Amino acid sequence: MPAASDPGKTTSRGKRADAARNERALLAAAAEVFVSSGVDAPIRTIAARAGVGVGTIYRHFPARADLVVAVYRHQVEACAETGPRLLADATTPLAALRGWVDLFVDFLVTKHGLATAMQSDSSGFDALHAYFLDRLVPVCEQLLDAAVAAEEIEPGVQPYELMRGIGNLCIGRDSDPRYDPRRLVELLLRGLERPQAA
Amino acid sequence: MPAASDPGKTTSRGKRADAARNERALLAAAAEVFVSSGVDAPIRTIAARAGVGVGTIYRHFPARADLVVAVYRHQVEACAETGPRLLADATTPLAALRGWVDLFVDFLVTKHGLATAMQSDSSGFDALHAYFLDRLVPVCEQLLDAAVAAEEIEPGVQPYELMRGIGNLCIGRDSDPRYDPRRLVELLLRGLERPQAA
DNA sequence: CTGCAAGCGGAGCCTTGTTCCGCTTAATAT
DNA sequence: ATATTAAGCGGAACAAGGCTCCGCTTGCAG
Repeated sequence: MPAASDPGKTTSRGKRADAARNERALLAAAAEVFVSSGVDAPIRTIAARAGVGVGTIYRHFPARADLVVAVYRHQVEACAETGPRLLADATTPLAALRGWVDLFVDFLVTKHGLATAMQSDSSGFDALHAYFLDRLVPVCEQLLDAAVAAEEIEPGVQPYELMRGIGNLCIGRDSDPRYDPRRLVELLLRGLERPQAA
Repeated sequence: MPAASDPGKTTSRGKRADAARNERALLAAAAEVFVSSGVDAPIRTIAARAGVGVGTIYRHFPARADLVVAVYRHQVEACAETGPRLLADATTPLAALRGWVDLFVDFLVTKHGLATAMQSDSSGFDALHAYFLDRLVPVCEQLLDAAVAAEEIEPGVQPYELMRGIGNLCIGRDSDPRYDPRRLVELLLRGLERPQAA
């Protein structure tokens, strides 16, 4: 009987060796496929790339979102952790907020289809929405509160709403030169600013 | 041989009587189904509701977008025509722009899945994107230009980009109380405003 | 009334998601 | 080393939806 120690860590703890190997192969395959075909690539494609059957993919990652989250967890974590650091380092809370939002937007626009998937209410992807927002909304809130306290922006904007708005602005056909999410996010942030009494 | 007069008007000109009847039935059925199941409802559902075969639907509306456009054409037209009228009636160009954007947002949020479909790069819907934008971007441009001329907003914002941004903000799971597209669009518009030298 | 092209329907093929179950094999006990 | 066994595996199979194709039906002109 397997040892079954340390239950439920991030990944393959207490799994059989072959299971752990497959999980790693799947993660690697998914990362590659996501880059080339977007996060909504067919499951079979990922399974084939990893050299496993589709059953295996569903056993390790029951919902699509589980796989996506597993692939991007590190980056989301990094983004979340950078929030407070920016707040400490930047000259003003608003500058920190801007910097952090830039980070988030960069992350989204470089992940083909991620922003779309995050809003998709189709089965499988809803957990994605939940994960991203659970992890990032508190960080956003902290930055927002600080900027409000510094009287740089108007109070009343909800972090959840802002995050979703930014995410939505990042949805789009790939690299249409006429549409740059960054410019619109910048506009949105400017709308947040308090008409300063300079 | 049929008369073949008046080629290619909006709808069933010069068609056989049964063909015209089917086209009308399809339009009506689609309108109903779009309301209850969204614009991405299965084709078969619409065909069934109209009492025709799927072949018939594809003959009349080769791409999904053709059907959607046909259903909403009147409303889009109305929205487009209201732009100049608002500009003439409103107290300021910016007020007109706001009013018009409100109209557009109302239109989008009440059409389950339309905003999403408009950005979808999946086959079938791309013509939707094209139609909406072709029709509405010039109107938006007119309003934008007027507001710039009145020095109410900063120059440099592209109408295409603005329209897409607004459309994107309207994407969302249905009626999440935590997310109101209107508030974010308002924020975006505020970001457009020139820091007035009041 | 007749001929025929316009129009029709839906069977059928393809892609993709998801489940299910008999077989394989890693890990342990002896 | 061998036996035991449950964890894990693969992929056949089913469901749903998009789209096409072709033999049949029918409105309409002559």
